[in-house]
Amino acid sequence: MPAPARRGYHHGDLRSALLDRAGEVVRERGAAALSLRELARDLGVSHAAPSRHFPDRDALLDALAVRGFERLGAALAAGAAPTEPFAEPLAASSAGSSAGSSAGSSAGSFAGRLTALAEAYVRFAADDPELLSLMFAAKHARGATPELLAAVERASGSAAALVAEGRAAGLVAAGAEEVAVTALLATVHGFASLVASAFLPAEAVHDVLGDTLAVLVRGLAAPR
Amino acid sequence: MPAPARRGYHHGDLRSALLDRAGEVVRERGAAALSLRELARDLGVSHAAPSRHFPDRDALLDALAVRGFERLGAALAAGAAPTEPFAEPLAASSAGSSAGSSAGSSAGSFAGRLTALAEAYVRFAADDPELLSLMFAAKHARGATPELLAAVERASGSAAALVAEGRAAGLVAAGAEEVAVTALLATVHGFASLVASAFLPAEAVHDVLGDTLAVLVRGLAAPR
DNA sequence: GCCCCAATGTAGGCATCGCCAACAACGTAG
DNA sequence: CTACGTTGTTGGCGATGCCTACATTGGGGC
Repeated sequence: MPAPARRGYHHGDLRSALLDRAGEVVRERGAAALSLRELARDLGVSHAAPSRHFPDRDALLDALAVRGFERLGAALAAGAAPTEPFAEPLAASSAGSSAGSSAGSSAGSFAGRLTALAEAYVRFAADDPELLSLMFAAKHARGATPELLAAVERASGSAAALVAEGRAAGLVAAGAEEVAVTALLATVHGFASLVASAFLPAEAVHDVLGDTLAVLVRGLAAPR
Repeated sequence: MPAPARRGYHHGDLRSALLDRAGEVVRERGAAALSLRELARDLGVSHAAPSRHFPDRDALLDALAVRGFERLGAALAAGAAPTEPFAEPLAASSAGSSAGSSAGSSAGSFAGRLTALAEAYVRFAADDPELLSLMFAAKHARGATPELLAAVERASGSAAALVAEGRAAGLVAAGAEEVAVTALLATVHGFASLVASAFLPAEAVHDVLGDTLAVLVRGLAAPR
């Protein structure tokens, strides 16, 4: 059991401290700017200490991506939750002035919850764009660690569960569940990715995203 | 006018050679693995020669991204082309309405051409995932070069032009053009991005993408 | 209760990298 | 033909990632 305090020789919980600090650096300056030695300096340990917890730089980055998918999964789950809105405890910095969600989709409806999930995704991307880049780095195509895949699976679980509910309520055509999940996830991820790379201004997303999802939801009941 | 051949002291066209070789490296091993010195070695020039053409590593990467958007733009334009694969040599204009070819509704319907454009995008992503990652790196959020922005604008031109045609044909609701372009681009980019990171297998894309676009196209005529 | 050992952190070295400054070859404008 | 801007070369500096040996710690087996 790791003790949080730093005593003498041993750090206490270096692994977590490394991930925490690395997360800050990635968010502020991007994954390319992350240096293990600088990390060690920041934490007051020797330059080789990180290697006791991560075999190499890439392993640390992978662990950071896993953490990212866990946070994203939590954010999506919170967004898709049917219950009443609390002021969200994390990821503040909302752009604010975006007008209230207008037509139709009340917070508890299928479309409403889907929209909330989507907006949580976009907020995540706007809040930590470099992390999203890292999470969806193309290098995963050349071999992703099992933990990563598991985290991705868990993160997409909220969307799958929501669609399953929609299916039960007759809002998603039978047999189209899997297609629906993929279509929705891809679409929402597209908006988030464009926001992260800043080609799509975060303020411009709200309306288009809502309209797009509304159209998709209508189509889910009667594909083809 | 640069001569292609390598003679004695001067290389001939080192800038292009650097970009070409860098493109290969990025495609094979990712942007993170790109080394200026290795590049120079590969091309048989000294390790400082690249600095004569790119002030630093990031500048080379940026130029590579610009090239990527140019290739993507060409691929999208080819995909969205009405019928025959050969329409016009080049000369993509920025704002020009360029009615040009007939208001033809030939073999390619609006939805068909849109789908072809989307599949060209996904093919691009599957063919060079690391390049797509580089093109949409989050670092652009911290400052994108004007050339990059221009290249992005040009690349998205095909989609905008296609939607404009759809508007003229009454398939896109009046006033919804801009929203339609954003929605379509985001959706298609989402699929492409997931394919590039390999979270969505390229073989699985075709059907879902087609269905998704069909639903969206139906919604374009009557949003909300 | 003690000691051994796996876990964790340290110290130093090596090859490589990006960037900089000084110098050299080239070729063209005048 | 010469002066000069462009392009490529050489050498050096500080920093990085990773490797190997060494040091300290604390807990588990006896």
